[in-house]
Amino acid sequence: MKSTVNAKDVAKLAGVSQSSVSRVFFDGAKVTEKTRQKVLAAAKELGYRPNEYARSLITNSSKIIGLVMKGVQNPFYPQVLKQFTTSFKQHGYSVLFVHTNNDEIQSDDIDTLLNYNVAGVIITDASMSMNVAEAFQANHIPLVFFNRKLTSSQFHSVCCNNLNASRKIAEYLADSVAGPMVYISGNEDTSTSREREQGFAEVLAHRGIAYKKYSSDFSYTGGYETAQKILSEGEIPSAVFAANDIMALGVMDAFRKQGVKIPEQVKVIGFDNIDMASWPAYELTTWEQPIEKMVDETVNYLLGEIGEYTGQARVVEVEGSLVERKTT
Amino acid sequence: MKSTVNAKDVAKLAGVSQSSVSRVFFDGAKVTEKTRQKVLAAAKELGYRPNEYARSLITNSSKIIGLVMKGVQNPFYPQVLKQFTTSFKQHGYSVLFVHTNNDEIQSDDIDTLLNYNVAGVIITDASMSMNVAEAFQANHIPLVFFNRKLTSSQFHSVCCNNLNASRKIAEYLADSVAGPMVYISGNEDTSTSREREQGFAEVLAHRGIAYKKYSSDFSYTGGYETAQKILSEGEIPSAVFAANDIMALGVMDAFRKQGVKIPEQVKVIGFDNIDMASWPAYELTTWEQPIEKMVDETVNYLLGEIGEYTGQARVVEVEGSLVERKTT
DNA sequence: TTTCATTTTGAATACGTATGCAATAAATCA
DNA sequence: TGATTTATTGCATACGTATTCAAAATGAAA
Repeated sequence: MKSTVNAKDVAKLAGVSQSSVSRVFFDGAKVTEKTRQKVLAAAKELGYRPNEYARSLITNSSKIIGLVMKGVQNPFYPQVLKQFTTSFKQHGYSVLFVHTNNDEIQSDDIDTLLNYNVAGVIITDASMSMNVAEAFQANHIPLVFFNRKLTSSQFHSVCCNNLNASRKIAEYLADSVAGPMVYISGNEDTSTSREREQGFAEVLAHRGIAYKKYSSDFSYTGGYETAQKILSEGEIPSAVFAANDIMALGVMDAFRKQGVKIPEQVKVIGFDNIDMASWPAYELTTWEQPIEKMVDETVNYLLGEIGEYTGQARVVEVEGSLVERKTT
Repeated sequence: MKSTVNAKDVAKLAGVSQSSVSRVFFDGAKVTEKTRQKVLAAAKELGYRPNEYARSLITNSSKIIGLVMKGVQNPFYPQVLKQFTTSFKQHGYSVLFVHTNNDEIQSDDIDTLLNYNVAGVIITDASMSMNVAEAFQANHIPLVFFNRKLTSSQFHSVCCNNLNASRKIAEYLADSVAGPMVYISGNEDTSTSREREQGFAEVLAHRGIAYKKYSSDFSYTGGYETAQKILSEGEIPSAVFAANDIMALGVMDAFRKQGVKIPEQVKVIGFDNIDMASWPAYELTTWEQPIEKMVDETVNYLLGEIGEYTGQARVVEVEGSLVERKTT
């Protein structure tokens, strides 16, 4: 009936002290090989496993990473989730998943993360008010904004080099097309959307090419409806740059439904390189975000800060690359 | 510097005992309204929050649900993840996300869940050996197989009524088409794939319609390649039933690429009703899995067992419905 | 062997909370 | 008011582990 076997039980069976049992299961403690074997044998016989809560209580630290996510509809993020989970597992950390419905992370979500004294926090997609982020800083909990850059430089963030990417995209399009273009933004309050427009706009201005901007929301439906709106306004642009792939797919479907040929009449380019971009139905030209590199950067930073908290924040920008397919 | 303010600090400031502080923050304990106010005021002033680890240690229970998932590529699952997270949040539980790479959940994943003494476990997609599941039973941790039914009746499972669904699908197809059909299975070791074939086969046999089965793997690429194979074998079936939507989309793309008209030459039907099924590029007829109902059933069962462990397992099957679109 | 330095072990304590039990305060009733 | 019941509070303890410090054991040197 007593299913919880503890270190003392193991110690008794192994004929050692509870301290020794603790040392065997705590990395970095010194134990004789002989006692280690005795303890391991006893532990195996009793089915002992260290209680993570007692551990966290005494060490005042945890092996949990809080991962805050919003847009699970965008296949980019499940991919990110998967990578983070596997990467952290290799380092002995588990992932507490927090889903935010609203644009801003809820304060009770923050409470949850603080209550569990998470070792680190990753915020993807959801924006976050300053004072909330400061709650983590006050508790010396390292925090990374993933794929989001803040205006304030006091927070660490890891993202793709959006400016450079969108410049390259603009050059690429401008090299093969002359007429006016369209940029479809995601949610306007995100750095990704703003930066992708900025680089795009810079190059087009320099080249003397006009572009029109439509506001959307990073969703398929958003892209679809925006494309309908574009068509309803009469002239077909020479190229459309959507701030992410999932919108680009919506754009393509809307264009095709109206008989607009891609890429003959209009070129379409996205951002992310999600799995679907390579599907035969789309063959979307896009910018590949190097998820692995971004995840590695994030994990390394967090592990570093967990080891020794410095609180120093930096904006890490990882380079991606253009993936050319059939829509340009 | 001392960021950890504990119940004793609050007690001192409020002029009460630590016990009273504990009682204020523990649901179901009795405290005078007066002391409650004093404590809450002091707690707010100091920024106190109960330490979840000390709590779990003393109560020998946790507010964490382990969610084991594999196929994040299939958009059905991120949706499920989202629903579970929001639903559990409402009940005060957090979700520990575990991603399995292999078909079978790893033993160190189990260890993780046991170390954290999770209140309950949900297994989606990943299959699981018996002895592993028994580890949870031995610790009186309620377990639900979500969208997977086991041969053994000793485990609780919640899924869509696949048999009934696939029968309806077969009848629906048989009503409008005569020729031989095709069933594309997912991974053969899953109950979902087997049951969906079974119901389909039953009805077709009864109606005297032939069908051929192709083995695939629940992925887009799997569906795509299977369709190519079907075409390479010469005759185009009158209808294709794919065991999930994502495969069906692959099938459609492969057919279209070869100029095969849907639904004129071949009807295609999927299973899940993922977002993409309604995209204009596909307009896929499919069977809707009632995710909300399935999630509710799972959550209710788990909460019940967490409240009072009975260990009784049942197979809960939820009815879905046919969503008719343009591919049939 | 003896001495000393070094490594390993055990005893005791602390982490922050919930809870049984006794004591106290409040409330009810006569 | 005083007696008796009831509700609330405080004290002390326990949960299972990591870790300090002293004691013991081991190893090296003489």
